[in-house]
Amino acid sequence: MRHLQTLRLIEAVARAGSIRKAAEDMAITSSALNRRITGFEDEFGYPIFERLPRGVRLNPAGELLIQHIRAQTSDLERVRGQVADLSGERRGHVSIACSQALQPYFLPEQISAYRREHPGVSFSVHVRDRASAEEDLSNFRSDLALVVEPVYLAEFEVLFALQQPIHAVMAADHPLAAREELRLRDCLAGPHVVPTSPYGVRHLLEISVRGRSMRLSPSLEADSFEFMRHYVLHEGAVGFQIPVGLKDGPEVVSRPVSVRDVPPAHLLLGQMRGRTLPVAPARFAHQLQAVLAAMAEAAGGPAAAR
Amino acid sequence: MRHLQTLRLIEAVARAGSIRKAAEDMAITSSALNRRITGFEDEFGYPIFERLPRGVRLNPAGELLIQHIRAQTSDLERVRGQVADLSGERRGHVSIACSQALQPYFLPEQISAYRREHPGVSFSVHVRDRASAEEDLSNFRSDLALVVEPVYLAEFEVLFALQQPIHAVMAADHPLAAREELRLRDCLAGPHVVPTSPYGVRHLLEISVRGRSMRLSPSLEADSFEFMRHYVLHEGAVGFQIPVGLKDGPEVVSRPVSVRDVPPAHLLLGQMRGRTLPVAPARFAHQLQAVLAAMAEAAGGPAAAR
DNA sequence: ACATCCGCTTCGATAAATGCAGCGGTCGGG
DNA sequence: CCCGACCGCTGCATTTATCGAAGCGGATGT
Repeated sequence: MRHLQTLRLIEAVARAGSIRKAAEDMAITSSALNRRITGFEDEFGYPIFERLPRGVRLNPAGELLIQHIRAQTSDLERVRGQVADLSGERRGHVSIACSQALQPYFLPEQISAYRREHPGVSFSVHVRDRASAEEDLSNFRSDLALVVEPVYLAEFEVLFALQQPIHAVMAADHPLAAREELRLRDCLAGPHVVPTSPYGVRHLLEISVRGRSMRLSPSLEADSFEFMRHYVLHEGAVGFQIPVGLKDGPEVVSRPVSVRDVPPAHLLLGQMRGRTLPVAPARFAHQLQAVLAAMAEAAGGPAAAR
Repeated sequence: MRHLQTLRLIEAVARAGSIRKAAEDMAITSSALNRRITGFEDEFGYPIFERLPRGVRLNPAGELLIQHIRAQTSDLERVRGQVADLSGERRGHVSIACSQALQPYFLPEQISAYRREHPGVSFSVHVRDRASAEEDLSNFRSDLALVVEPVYLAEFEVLFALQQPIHAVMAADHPLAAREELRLRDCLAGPHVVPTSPYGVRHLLEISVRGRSMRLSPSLEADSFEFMRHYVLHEGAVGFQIPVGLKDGPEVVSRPVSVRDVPPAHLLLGQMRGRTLPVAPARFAHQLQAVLAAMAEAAGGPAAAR
């Protein structure tokens, strides 16, 4: 879309922090870019960049504007999607930010299921911690977010919520694997591995030990659940994860930790508040809602729909 | 804003129904306009106009697009308004669609009160019946609508609702003027004047007589409340209006009709659903809400806020 | 059959955006 | 303290995109 080339250039400058760098990125000369910026500011009526000795930065007016630019660009994509849809092409793109737990099993399955029905739809997946997933939404980098224990910014609109009890993960021959349900105290008695702090599971564990006579003394902190899942094989350690990210195998098993000890994790599907999603993301969100609802039903627990 | 000139041209073509007419309106040649249209369709990927023998018409894709264009244009205005606001300029524009009842007293007072505080803000007022007021909202022709008994399309988001009993309007020396409260039967016994059918008050009167042993047999139907208000002086006739549009004078007085006979009218302040209003309209809406709430308080009746 | 109105195309003229080179300024390190 | 690096910005020649005038072919209604 050529008519919003200037807007794209503005965004590039905001990202690069200097007109010359942005010019290089966008493959034009800095003089041309500079004139487009100043020209835009003239007709907009207000400057949108602060001029610093080492470059430029958006001023408050520019911040307002860039938000508009992103919304506008993404909305045009939505319109295109709808048009493509009514042209019977059924193509489109879904960009989704998710927590690590969704990465190994859940999302790949869901995406491939969706693509079986709609082969023209492509996906991009961004693994994010709970804070940056929401940032992705408000920057229009992602259409949807599926996250554990989000921080709940005002801009996060919940489409579906599902509670899942924390599970302990251990080697199949671990003594605790014999029990049906575990107490947190038992898990922490031996060596244990926990996620680093930006993650929801860590957050819940911190809450659970606070004010009680227990302490987290992890032999390993990691920012990768995949890594932790393998590590428990080596030290007889116990890890923690939510069921949606787990699948018992011959070597690694999981057991629920009593909800008396650790509150269940909230798995939330959300979008940016007030945004109208393009066709493909909206349909995919709908599929996820149905599947999550079925999971909630199966677990016997009630889940909050939107 | 030059970068969306093409979008404006598209809108002009959609409005004019032919490229040549639109070209004249926009003061360019039809060839240039034609190329912009076809050029846009090329980069958009789909045609947006149907070519008819006598001109062009938007196809479904074009309908989707024009909606986007309107939203986008109005949102850019909102951003400008916000920027102007943070520059301390306090200017802006409010476009409001209203029912006739608001025209003589209420809105002029409210607008002048607002402009005393914000002299930089200008207004446009569109008097509309209840259906076309909502249409104005969804076409972004109006920011706000203040209407009696709206038809309630899905896109109408209620900001404030106020109930007002129907009043009968008559000459000061009319026999019925002696009573505090009137019954509908008495009003309809003599000559009476009623609004034409697109108006809310007419709608309520129709509802009230339906299935009872009463009939509307108006000696005059009119689409102007102003006209009816004057007419009641001449024939000893009775008219109907809601209090917000009335002010008793030496010649004309109004008396409430019992709510046992006629349900109270709903006066609703609304905007287009999901839209973020520019600064000035949002503030003006806030003022109206406060005033309407005070009126509800004074009338003793409860009013539903949003 | 004819005049009318339409969308669309061609072609030379015109206006706008671009690249190049250079100016003046700030900043950080030898 | 000066020098190089980097910045935003500005004339100037050139390329590129856009426009206006005129005309073509088709559909329509009289």
